[in-house]
Amino acid sequence: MSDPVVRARPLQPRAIDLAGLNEAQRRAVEAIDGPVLVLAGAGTGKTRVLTTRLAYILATGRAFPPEILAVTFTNKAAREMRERLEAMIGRAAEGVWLGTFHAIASRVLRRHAETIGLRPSFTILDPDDQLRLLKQILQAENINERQWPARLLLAQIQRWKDRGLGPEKVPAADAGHFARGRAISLYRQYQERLATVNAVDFGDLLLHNLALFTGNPDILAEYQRRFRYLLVDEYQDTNIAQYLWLRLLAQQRRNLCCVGDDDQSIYSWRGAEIGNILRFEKDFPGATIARLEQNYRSTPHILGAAGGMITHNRGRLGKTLWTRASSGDKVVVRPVWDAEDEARWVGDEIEALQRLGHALSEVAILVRAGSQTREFEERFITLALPYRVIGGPRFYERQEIRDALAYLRLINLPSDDLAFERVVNKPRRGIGSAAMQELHSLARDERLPLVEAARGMIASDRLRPAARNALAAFISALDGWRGQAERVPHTELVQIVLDESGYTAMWQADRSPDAAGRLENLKELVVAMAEFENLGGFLEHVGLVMDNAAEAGGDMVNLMTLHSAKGLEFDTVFLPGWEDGLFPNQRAMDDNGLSALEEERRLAYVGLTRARQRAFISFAANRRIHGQWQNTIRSRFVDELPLEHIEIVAELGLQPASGWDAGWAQAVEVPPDAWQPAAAPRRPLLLNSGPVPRRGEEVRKVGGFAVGDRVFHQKFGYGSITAVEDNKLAIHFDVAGDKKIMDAFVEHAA
DNA sequence: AGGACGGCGTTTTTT
DNA sequence: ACGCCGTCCT
Repeated sequence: MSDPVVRARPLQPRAIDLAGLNEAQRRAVEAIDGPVLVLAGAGTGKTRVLTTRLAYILATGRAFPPEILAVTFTNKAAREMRERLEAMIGRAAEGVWLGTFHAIASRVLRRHAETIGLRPSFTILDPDDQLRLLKQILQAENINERQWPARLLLAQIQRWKDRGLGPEKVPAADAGHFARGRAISLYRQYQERLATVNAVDFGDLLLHNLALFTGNPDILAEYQRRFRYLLVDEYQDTNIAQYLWLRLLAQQRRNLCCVGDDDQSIYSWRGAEIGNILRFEKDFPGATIARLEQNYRSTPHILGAAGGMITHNRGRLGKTLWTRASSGDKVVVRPVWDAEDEARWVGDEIEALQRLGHALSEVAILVRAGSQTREFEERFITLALPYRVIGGPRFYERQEIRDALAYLRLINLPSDDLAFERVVNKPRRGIGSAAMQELHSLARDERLPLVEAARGMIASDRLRPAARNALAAFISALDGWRGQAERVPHTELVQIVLDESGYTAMWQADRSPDAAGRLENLKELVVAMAEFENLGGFLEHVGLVMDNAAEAGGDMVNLMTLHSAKGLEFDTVFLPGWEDGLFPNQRAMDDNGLSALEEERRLAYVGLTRARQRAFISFAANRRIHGQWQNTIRSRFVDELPLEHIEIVAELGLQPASGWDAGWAQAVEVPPDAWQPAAAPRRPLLLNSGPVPRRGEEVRKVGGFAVGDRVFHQKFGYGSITAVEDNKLAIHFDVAGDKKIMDAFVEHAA
């Protein structure tokens, strides 16, 4: 990978205007040299500071673009930063090393792959491949996968990698219980297997970087010299490996600027070390600390509620957010009977907002656990309220996409054994486990990639004729595609491959309801590929970018977990399920005690601070957990909300008899029949706007439904009407098959 | 080679 | 209660 040549006359960015920044922001931008920690509270203009700072460094001529390293966690964050940077200084930003930890680490690794025993063409494994590899190792070691599941071992290995520990560095005392202490040796074998197939997993990208730098001082020195300035986003999310990596790179020049918020550290369970940010001043003595506390997002009540709650955490660096915004509504706290009741209430509130002209896309429901979304989905379907669930399986994680990618990988790089294994019998070609075992043993004996071993196998008579012929056909098809890869554009190649391999036909023949969706996704893949020049470029991209395909678009209510809401903001936020056990989550606390409780509290803080105008918190008296009904008590977080910032809107009879302290006794009690959605009565606007029909009525008004009409349903998608009986429709959905649906729940397809 | 059955796990997720 | 995965049986 070549760097952009440093031009003799670099594009000069125009002067950067710092006048629009507040005092603290400006300090964060102007403190260029030496270590800097920017403590950026929620909604305090963090991204703005980051990008302005970067532009400022360039504009003041302190460094050329290729001398700046800016790292983020997600591709989305990197993309946003690049966009804002370009908006600010245009092409003058070209050549900055801006990307995710993993993308940057991968770039470094490809340059020096040989130094640590890899070829530059190494593949990056997806979690599926990792698991498959581990299963093979467990099998070979005669370890019962029932007793010792591979995914447990994988989790353990990942935790070691998060801490920067290769198999040789894991202390024997850390071996744990897995397979009676054999985990370290299994880890070693896993790394060996990866090396032989020239592959790395995500954790390795960082781990190999560390090995590269510590084992080759000259290479480390090159990067230390190159990167004059380092910027890190979301520093509270870094794990130990990332911390060590940054420390190595920054050691020489010490121009490391980390931006983060200890109050928003919610990823300890995947290796993030809140200690990294808490320790910053110790790690980098003499550091400048800039606290961004002026909030530009939320109302004082929302900030007051969130701020009051988070003070219950110990070991914070301590920030108090404030705003110039005027008061707004208090945070609504709502006891409900059960999840169904909760969903009904949320739905009513949203409809009230909708009638007042609020956009649905500005409403979010943030849940602790994915399973909570179901009640809301069901309610919204009944109300015909459009919604989207964010954070489902990502595009490149879908089975059919990974299968297609495996075909492409195999064409691109015949020695990609993992890809070979994935598709050799998909669709079924009669190459079963017996044949594969033979193939594996030949490959191992002869130290050949599976494709080559297969050629030998075809020439021999080690296989049954049927299997041998099937294998021969597969190999010759592969050869054919590889030949075509050089002649036809890659977008065309996929289609040929999917067609000729029988892969498309496999899904076409599939009767299950999601088969049509999978075929759609495959078409989507072709579109995605068109954005790249060639197959190699595309595969490099998907190795690292497991992005969700367009999640935006359409005026819909957003439904997601608190974790995936981090970094987002909405006018209106609903926070359901604030019950002890669910939130704070009992499992988390079982695993991690007090520190888990604090992390749960930070999660609550993240949730509240997503709201610009309105926040609604609810908790149910009863909830079904794993099919069992449980009586629940409200979350302690509810009681930590300062009373002056909340308004309790309870139906009579929903207050638990005990535990209702003095503050709660003041709860506004509204008799059930006088009960109204809280948002509605406060808005006189509604009186002038006249009656607004409900969605169902609108639809009905448009005209009745007739057999043959094309319709759309919120959950089942598009379909055609096969029968009409009063207001009941029989519909054959393209994807979901035949259903009987009330006409109010579908609309005519556009 | 494909379907039926039983057992297990069931917080959060990016790269 | 439910869905997914692996195994076993046909």
